[in-house]
Amino acid sequence: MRAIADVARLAGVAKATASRALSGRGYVSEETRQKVVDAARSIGYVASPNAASLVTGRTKSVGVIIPFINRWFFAEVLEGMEVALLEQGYDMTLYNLPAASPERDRIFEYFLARKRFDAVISVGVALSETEVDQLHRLGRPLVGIGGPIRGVHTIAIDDVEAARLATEHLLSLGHTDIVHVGGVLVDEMDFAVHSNRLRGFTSAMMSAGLATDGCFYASEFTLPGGHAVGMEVLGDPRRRPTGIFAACDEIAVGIIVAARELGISVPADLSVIGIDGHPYAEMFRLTTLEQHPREQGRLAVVSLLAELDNPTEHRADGELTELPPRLVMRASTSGPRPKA
Amino acid sequence: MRAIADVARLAGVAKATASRALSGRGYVSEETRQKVVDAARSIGYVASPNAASLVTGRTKSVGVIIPFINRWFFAEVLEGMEVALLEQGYDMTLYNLPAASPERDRIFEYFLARKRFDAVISVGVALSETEVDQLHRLGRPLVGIGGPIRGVHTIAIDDVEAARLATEHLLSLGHTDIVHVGGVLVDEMDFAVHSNRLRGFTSAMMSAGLATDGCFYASEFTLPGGHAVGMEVLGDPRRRPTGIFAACDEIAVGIIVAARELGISVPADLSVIGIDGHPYAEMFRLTTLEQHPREQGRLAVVSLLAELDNPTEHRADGELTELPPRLVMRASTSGPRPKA
DNA sequence: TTGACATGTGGAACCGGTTCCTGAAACCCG
DNA sequence: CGGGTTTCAGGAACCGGTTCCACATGTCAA
Repeated sequence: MRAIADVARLAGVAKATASRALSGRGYVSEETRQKVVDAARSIGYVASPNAASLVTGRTKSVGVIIPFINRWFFAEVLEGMEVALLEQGYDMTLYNLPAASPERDRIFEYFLARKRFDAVISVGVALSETEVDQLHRLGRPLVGIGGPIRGVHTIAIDDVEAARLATEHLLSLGHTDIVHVGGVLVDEMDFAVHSNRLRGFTSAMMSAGLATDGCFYASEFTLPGGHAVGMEVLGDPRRRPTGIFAACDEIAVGIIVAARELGISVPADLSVIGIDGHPYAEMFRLTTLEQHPREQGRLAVVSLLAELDNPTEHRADGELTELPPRLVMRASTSGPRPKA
Repeated sequence: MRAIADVARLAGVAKATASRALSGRGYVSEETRQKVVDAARSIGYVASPNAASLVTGRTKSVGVIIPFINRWFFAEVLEGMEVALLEQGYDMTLYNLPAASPERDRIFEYFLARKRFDAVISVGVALSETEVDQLHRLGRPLVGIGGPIRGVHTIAIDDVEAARLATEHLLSLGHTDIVHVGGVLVDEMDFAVHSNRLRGFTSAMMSAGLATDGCFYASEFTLPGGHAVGMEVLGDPRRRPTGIFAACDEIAVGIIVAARELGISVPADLSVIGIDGHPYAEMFRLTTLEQHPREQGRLAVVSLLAELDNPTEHRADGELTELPPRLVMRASTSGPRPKA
């Protein structure tokens, strides 16, 4: 009742002509095109994307696999991708990938295999070898965000560098007693992010001639996580560091809250630096390295669509686009209190 | 190369039989079914959802329109819907609806109109009359979360009741000087939520014989928003309330942080209660009314799929399923300090 | 024995577009 | 003016499934 055949009949042309007129492909006289467009509008014709996909093989939609939605970084990335995709007329189909589980397998074997989308973006997922293979077998363009995936063009900040900069910031202020609170090294998002940040920290400490034994604490990337670790690290006054480099702003803020509860003054008694550029950072006057996940999402989409439009020109497999983190100094860091 | 015709040929049966064997509809002998399944597996056959949708009219995917991704309530709802949808073999296509704008119109006119999904869930969106009409015209099942939409079955907590309970909790502790920090009354998510919570507050205050002039402050539903309002409300010691009912936990926590910065003791000098059951609530020992958005998402999906499976049995248009909020008492509320 | 009914299978139409191929008309150039 | 190239339009095949219908068999009750 609203098929292209009806439009064609109403406009007095053949289906083929109507299709060309509406899609803009092939030769159609201006006069005919106008007739078809008018006819389409008059019956409220909307093309069926299914029918079109069936023959063209293009669905105008991309699949996104992501381990969390309710985490600042991931939600920001999603919002960034959404805008960019919509702008180009693409739908976004979301798969909130759980940790290893039958449901996770099902996503790979059933949902992704159906090839409902033209391309896939993988955000911050640690993929098993099998899973990477499964993605490659789809034969669709693939882009990653947040950590290198074998054979996939990935967008991320330079985590090692960011961690090094953060640590060096504390070092340059004169701190020598520094602790790094970072991500658990074996969890869903451990694909370099956590270990890279730890690496940057260690390398900066080494360069400054400082040992790092016992200087690492693991935390969830959440405010309560940072708070709990903060209580633990700051609880014992005898072995309290003067500077803390948190792997993300939420951890950093959690630590600041813990410090306040313990009556420790920031930055007088304790300097804290994070990574992210979270909205909370400003409220807590947190010094941080900004990473703009929204922009990362946008870039991923741009790269993906470029490859879709021009498959030959696709990024070298495994290429890594590293964004420079930017240091934003606020009031959570200063030189350590001179020893009594 | 991987079409059902290939499977049929390999199994030595007709396309029709292969289709029946794989889909489980119609009569197929066990022996034949096994042959077809084996053939399918042997060539790694995956059915094309496009082709199937074309004829069945079902896409096995639902569209979700949502104003924010990066907000606790919304992200939780999304995660809840995701799990429930995946379980039933449905894809989730996400539309992050901006405030009134050409992009927003485009979502309604272009994306939603294409009918790529079997049903639509609208989460916390204030829809214009036109938009509601557009949704209804899709002729697809429709469910809302978070506030009534004309003619649409909606799932939400009873906001008036939740606000009343929160306020009564403060009243019952002996507070008489109470302020409500709620949502801005004209913004993207104002479709009853904000005004209902204000209404519940006012009604409880009235019942207690208390006036509410000047007792309402507006804030964004974020921690920095609550913090800013907290500084304002608590800044002047002469007219400081003893109890604050925040419309959400993030605001409440922001207020607690502000109080701490101002040296105001919670709950000794100030009681704070929120709504949500946010993970931060526990960390800040915040008394709150829990609303479990994840469960709301799940319920929306259940209701939607029930209607899809059995179109006749669909919920009365405009029916409202109201979930009871549950009071969780922690250490942010107590009786007011006796007047000197 | 006959007829009603359940079971099993194949052929062909169909969903709603796109595209290939063919042919006519218009245009261009030498 | 003839032949080659564009421009324009229609017919038909096709994408990859599902489903309707027809037909063959087998079963069971009357």
